[in-house]
Amino acid sequence: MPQTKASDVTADAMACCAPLTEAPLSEAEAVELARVMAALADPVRLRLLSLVASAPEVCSCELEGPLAKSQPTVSHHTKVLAEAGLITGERRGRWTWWHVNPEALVAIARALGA
Amino acid sequence: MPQTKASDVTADAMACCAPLTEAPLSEAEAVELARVMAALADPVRLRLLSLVASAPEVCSCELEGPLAKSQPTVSHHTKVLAEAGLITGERRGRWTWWHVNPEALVAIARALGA
DNA sequence: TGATAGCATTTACATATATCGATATTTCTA
DNA sequence: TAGAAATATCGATATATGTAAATGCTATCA
Repeated sequence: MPQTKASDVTADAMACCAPLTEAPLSEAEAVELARVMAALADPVRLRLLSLVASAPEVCSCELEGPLAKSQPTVSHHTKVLAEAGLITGERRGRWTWWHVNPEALVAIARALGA
Repeated sequence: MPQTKASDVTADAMACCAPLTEAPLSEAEAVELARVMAALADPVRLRLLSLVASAPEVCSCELEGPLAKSQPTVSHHTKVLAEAGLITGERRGRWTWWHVNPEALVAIARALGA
């Protein structure tokens, strides 16, 4: 399960780094931010994120169609986004419902100094 | 030379896409945004960008030291960032001076809906 | 309890990329 | 024009990653 706990969310660690435009990033800050950016550096994941973010919650089974990807591939991408702290999965019965994590998006924008 | 003209800057094409959180991204929008994100998905490039963004302008020769990378590697990364529209290179004499492109950072933040 | 549905994991493979040595190109200077 | 300096490009290699088939796991239902 990609049921990432809040303590695992890398976006939290990233939220503390100062904006890019104010001071050079440390090695550790850069590695952490790069990990989150890498989660966003794939067209399928961006579309997946936008599908989740545009609705209150989305089931995994509602993603395979629009994304035109296999079930294992969709599962892989949701896991990557969840580990980056961008979405959160909640299992209810046989379905996993996904929610966007708005704070993570704000943290990225802040890290970019924009 | 990575002297990218304004017409080549992918951030321009990206600036027109609606925020992630409002509507699902189209395939083309996702590909374009992913290309810019990929440029930010590397620790060395993030530190390079922060070095450039934290100063009015930075010479390539001032990057090898802080980044602890070889000259070809630094040249490669500046090219990637320039092609993504995040920085602009201006050649004056034997030196290339790099500037951040603030509009590109704002466009990313807007695309993320944050 | 057996069968089915939804999702996660493993495994394998093709592609992409970060890195650097060697070399080419451009520009300044003597 | 020759030589040096700064940067860009090429070639090679190791690593990372997107993708899906095969398989495992858990919850629901007859």
